[in-house]
Amino acid sequence: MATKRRVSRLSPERRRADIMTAAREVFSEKGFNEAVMSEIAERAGVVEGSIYRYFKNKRDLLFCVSESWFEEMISTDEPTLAAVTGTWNRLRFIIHRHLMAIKTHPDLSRLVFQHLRPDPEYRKTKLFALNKAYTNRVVELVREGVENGEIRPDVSPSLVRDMIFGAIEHRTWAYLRNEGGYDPDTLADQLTDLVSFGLRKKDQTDEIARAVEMLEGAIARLQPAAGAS
Amino acid sequence: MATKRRVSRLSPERRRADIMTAAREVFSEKGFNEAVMSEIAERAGVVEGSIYRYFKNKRDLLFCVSESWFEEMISTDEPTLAAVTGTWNRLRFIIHRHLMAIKTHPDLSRLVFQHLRPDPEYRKTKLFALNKAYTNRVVELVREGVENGEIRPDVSPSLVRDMIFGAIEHRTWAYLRNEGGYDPDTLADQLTDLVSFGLRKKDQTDEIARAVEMLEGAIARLQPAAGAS
Amino acid sequence: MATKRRVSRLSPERRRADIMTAAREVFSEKGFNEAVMSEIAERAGVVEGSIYRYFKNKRDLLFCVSESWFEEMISTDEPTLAAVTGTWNRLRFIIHRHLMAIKTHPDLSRLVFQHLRPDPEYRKTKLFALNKAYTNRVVELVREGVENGEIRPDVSPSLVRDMIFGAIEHRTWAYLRNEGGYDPDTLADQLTDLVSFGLRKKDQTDEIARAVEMLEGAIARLQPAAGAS
Amino acid sequence: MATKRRVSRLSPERRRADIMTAAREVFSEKGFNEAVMSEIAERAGVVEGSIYRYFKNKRDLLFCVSESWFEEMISTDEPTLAAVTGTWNRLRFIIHRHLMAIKTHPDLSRLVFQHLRPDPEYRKTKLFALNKAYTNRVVELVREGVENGEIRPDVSPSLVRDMIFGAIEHRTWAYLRNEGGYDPDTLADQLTDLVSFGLRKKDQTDEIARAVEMLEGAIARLQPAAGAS
DNA sequence: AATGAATGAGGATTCATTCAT
DNA sequence: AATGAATGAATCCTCATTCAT
Repeated sequence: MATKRRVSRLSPERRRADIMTAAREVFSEKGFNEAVMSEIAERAGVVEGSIYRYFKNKRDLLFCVSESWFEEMISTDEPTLAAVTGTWNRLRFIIHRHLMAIKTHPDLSRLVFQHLRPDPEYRKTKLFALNKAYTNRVVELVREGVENGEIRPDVSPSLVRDMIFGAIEHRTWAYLRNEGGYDPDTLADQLTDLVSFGLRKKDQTDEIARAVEMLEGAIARLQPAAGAS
Repeated sequence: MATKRRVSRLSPERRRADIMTAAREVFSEKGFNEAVMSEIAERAGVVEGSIYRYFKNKRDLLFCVSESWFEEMISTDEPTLAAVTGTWNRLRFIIHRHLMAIKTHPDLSRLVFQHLRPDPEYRKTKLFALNKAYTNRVVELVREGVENGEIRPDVSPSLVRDMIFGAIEHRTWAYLRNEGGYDPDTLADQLTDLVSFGLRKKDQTDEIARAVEMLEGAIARLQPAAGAS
Repeated sequence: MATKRRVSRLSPERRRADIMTAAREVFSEKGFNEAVMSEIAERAGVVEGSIYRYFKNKRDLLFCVSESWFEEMISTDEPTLAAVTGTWNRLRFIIHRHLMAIKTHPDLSRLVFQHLRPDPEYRKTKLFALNKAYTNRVVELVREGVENGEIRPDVSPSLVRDMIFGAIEHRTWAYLRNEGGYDPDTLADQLTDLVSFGLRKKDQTDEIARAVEMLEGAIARLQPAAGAS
Repeated sequence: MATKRRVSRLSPERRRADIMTAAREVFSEKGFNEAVMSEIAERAGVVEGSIYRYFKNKRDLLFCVSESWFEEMISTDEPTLAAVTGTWNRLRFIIHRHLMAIKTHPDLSRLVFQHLRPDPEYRKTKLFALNKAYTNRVVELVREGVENGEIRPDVSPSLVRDMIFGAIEHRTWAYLRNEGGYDPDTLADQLTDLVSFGLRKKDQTDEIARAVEMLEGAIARLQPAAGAS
């Protein structure tokens, strides 16, 4: 009627990005089931129906949001990881980054663990591929370690991967339920140590090796600061 | 009207058990959200309302079902575990049993992982306590191993626990999504080995020599930066 | 089994009284719909089924509770009212008592107004009879007042009754919704005065003269219309 | 499946009006608790869910229905009331209209008395405001009467209001329970008389005044008919 | 491309009342 | 007389998705 129709026509990319930003917020705040499409639409400044032009459905939207988060993480990590040398340093770095990612985005982490990964179609999704790329850094690390003789050749690289990410996930569940925190630095050290040396008590040589290992870690942590000066 | 009121009066214990059995079936087959109370009631041979005399609500019912499953597992394991001697044997036994439990009851496992553990109230539930008892066997094992000198004293027992159950869980997600199986025997062996020996190659004299060299170089490089501050 | 069944066997009268006391509490606290039989049973120290030995159903229970309240009120008022002399004093007394009753038992009052009086069967209930007796004191008072010449003979006693109790009820709705109080003394005075003297200013000779003039004019204007029909 | 999705898109105003019309019918026929949303939806030619786009919930719907009824009454009365002159005529008019409203819409009246007015939130509702406007006409009338000397200045206008509407309500409860009728004309006369003159027997002047008053009423009732010819 | 009204399936839960024990 | 387990009907509301405009 007399009411003017204010149709803001943004570029599709921008529109899509707005929706994803809004969705990430709402999913993070409310969780998947409690998040409602109309609120996402409202925050994105679009109408409910418009979301369906860009995303197949609510689940698809969640997948896309999570994918973009993974892509962010991977692209952030990549350059830094490239600068870290030494098998054990790199391993600790990956562990530390993952602990940080969960600490910074517990809500998104929980969404992935609870709603995406259990999805029967999960394996066919892009998120699965991204996650694979993300976790495969450990697999490759192990392979390289085997090649250069630092890692014994009879371990399953994928089992190492599952062990590391499984341990982290298990360890952080309390935090994901908002029940207390954890210190990524300490935990990364402990976990790296445990994975690399195992439980068994060993002879002297190993003790020395471990001491060296700790020194290496300390230096690695100092290097960026020193380089920045 | 013409409907006869057939009131069968069973012992409360029996009635409760019937409902739980039916619920376990339906939850396993359908998952939590898709399970409907009326079907559980029907299979249990009761009327919907009767379920609510024994269980507060659907979620409570799921918790109770899961608890009884855990109790079963714990009471089944206990005598056998008591008969297994040797730290590493016992560790392998626990790992193997857990792998078997998931393999035998993937649906219940998924329910716990997906619906119960993420519950904000989880920590206050009996299921949490049971799960703690269940996983604590690893913690105790580590402590004993430390005491008798088989395990090095500087590992965090709870981190070992998280590592083991995390690794198992991560490893079995594909199976939980019905995407292929795994061999509990092999996997238990691999995991026990990995946890106990770690990744490192045993003889590392050369490695150490090289590492020491690197450290010396690194320290030399750091000294100017430290001096500049 | 080994559990001893503690069946306390009280006199039926006592049992009935306990239930009514509990019911009055629960109804008062929760209102009719929100009151649940199991809570009444619990507070009365009986089992749900037992209530139905003494009362036909929930509604019947509410009626009985209300009846006993009315009986209390009537028997409390009676002796005092007998001691009050003079039509206007007695009228004021009745009004004041009713205002006090509502002030003391707003919850019971609301139950009667909201759930009992609108009942299609209300007129057949004992509560109706009691209420009639309760309010009829006004009717009788008016009749007596007419007889002794204090009240003009052309008023409908029942209309006076409805006016008084209606006015009180209307006036107290805010209080019944827990929205503020009222002062029974002042209000009783005002109401008695208003009912007895009405709205009109006393000396109206001039008014009458003016009215008569208007009437003459009106009739003059009407005559043509009447003639036209 | 094979069900065709027939989407009829009406103007929101029309749709809302349809729902309210249907709701008024169903609420009137069944009462609040017995009215079911699905029947309202069906009669309105919409789907249940659609009702919730226009009304927050069942209670809100009832409030809106009642509000529209009040608005109708007020807007119907207004022009006629403006045409009626003289304090006592106007008073009788208001009383008469209210008696007629209840007589015409006993079911809606009962809904208001039983479900809306007792609502703890009632005072915050639009219905309360409307009702206040509706009944305030009496308050204003009294104030005007005091100003022009027809009404004694020491009465509480709001008490007069409560007395009138309370009396009407009390008087009509039997009818609201479907137990017999009443004659609005007679009752309006009686009530006006009682309110204006009170109970007390007075001297001759008042008798004359009353006779004049009755004549005025008779003429007032004749005027519309005469004017319409 | 955008709108946003309409769809419509879907299910947990409550609780007064009964009646076998 | 007392118990209390069993009954089972009954319904409001949500919200992802569609599609006419």
